[in-house]
Amino acid sequence: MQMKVVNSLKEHGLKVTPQRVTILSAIEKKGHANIDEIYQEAKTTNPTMSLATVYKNITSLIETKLLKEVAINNQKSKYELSKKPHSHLICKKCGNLEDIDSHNLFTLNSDKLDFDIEEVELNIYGICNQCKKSN
Amino acid sequence: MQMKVVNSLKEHGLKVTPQRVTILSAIEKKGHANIDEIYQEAKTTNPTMSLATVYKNITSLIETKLLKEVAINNQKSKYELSKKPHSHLICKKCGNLEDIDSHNLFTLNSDKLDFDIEEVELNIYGICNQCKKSN
DNA sequence: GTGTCTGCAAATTATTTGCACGTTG
DNA sequence: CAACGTGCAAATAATTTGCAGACAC
Repeated sequence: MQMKVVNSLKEHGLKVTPQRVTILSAIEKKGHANIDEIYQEAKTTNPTMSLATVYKNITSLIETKLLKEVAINNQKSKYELSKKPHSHLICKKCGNLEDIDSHNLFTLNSDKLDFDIEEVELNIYGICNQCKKSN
Repeated sequence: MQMKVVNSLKEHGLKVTPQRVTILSAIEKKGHANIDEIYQEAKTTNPTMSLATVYKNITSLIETKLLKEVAINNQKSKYELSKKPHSHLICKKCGNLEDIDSHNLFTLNSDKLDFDIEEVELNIYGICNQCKKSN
């Protein structure tokens, strides 16, 4: 079994089940995947895996911060293993998503990226001042 | 009728129907809203408005670039009128979304924002090199 | 052994579609 | 009047839930 994935589950206080290991391995293999891609990939390893299990686990893996959701315009959300902060290059034609080191972004010029940038979106998540007060 | 909205529809080559005007006005009023919020708001003006019409129009308004989708982790997508590039402050507690001028972001210090930043996400949409080749 | 997890099936919610009729330009 | 848009109802897709049995620890 994937030792890395097993340890990761333990560290985050989740029971180590074959389904969880399979789901995490599937995401690790694919880099980024939506629910259905995870399900399809996971089934190749564990054919009895149910879609409901994928949904339930994605939820708890996100709650424990083992996974991160990436909501994307015009596509279903993809999921990735939590890793150091980075940005995404998202192809508007094929929908492919690729990680990019945000730091490099400003030292590289955009023409060196081999990607025609159409739109840049910076989303900042946190707690607004209303919510800070009402606690 | 909202002259601004009517002109906007004409400029983008869409027929001006009361439903479209109502939908755009609803979004303008709310700033950002998801499908259901748009539907609810629109019904107050036009009680016979159907949800299917909202869906169909959101699609065509996005295709003609009159609207922009904002996909958000852990929420349904919101929609906003196209305007100059900007970023979003998204509260992880109440889900509220607020525009922020990206340019200001780097001159203001984060403590002046009155928003506790937890996560910053830069998504870059465009055309990847595979798609550029295969055209 | 106990609490958590899984798979299944059913329920719910979200989105899309086909079609008859109405409206826009 | 031709093309397009609308509302309705039905179809499809996406997600959630309840529950009985299985498994992790």
